[in-house]
Amino acid sequence: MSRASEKRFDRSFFEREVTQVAKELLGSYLHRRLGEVEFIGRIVETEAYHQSDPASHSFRGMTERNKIMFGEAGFAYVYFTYGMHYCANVVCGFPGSAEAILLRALEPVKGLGEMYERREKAKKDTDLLSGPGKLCQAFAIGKEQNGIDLITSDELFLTRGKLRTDEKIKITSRVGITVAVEKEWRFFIKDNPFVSKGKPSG
DNA sequence: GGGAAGATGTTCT
DNA sequence: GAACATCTTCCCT
Repeated sequence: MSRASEKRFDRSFFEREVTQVAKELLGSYLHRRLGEVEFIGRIVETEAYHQSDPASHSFRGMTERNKIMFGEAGFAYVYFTYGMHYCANVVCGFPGSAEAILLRALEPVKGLGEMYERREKAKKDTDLLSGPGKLCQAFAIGKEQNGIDLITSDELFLTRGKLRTDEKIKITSRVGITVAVEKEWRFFIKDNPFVSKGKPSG
């Protein structure tokens, strides 16, 4: 615990409509502490998931895997997919509502050297965090981090940040899903080079 | 530079 | 046994 509760979010920030939170999360910072090392990334791309949404893990009800989503807002929901990738989510809404925001891409801010060590494949800064699986690898986020409270933890937490005046929010349909593709619940910063290349950004 | 397909393990039906 | 909120590699232009 260092520096006076700096710019952490209140839990109530996440106890709102998930699409609204997903949009306002753009420009904020994700911090990861691994012993001496600290990673910081600026959130540039998010996706909202809702219980009434067939593309969401919570759509079919609570299971052992997704029970974090049904809990209190502000917690991290980390899951494993495609046999080799983790994805990091932030739980939203009130307990029982099962809403979450998938962090799709970050802009590297601090700890770039360590990120390159963890991601040997990365050649450019834009390769480090431009995708949900990538950012988890670079930040060393895995199932150990599932269920961390992002409001109070010093290991993994969020702080407030703002968009620059020249940055615009772009809204499109989501990436990598096969149902409910018509819902436009993906939010990212327009023209930011660190956004993942899921779809044309129009 | 861009599109297509393979890799790989956990979870749910 | 099938599906999966993905990344990387390979091959083509």
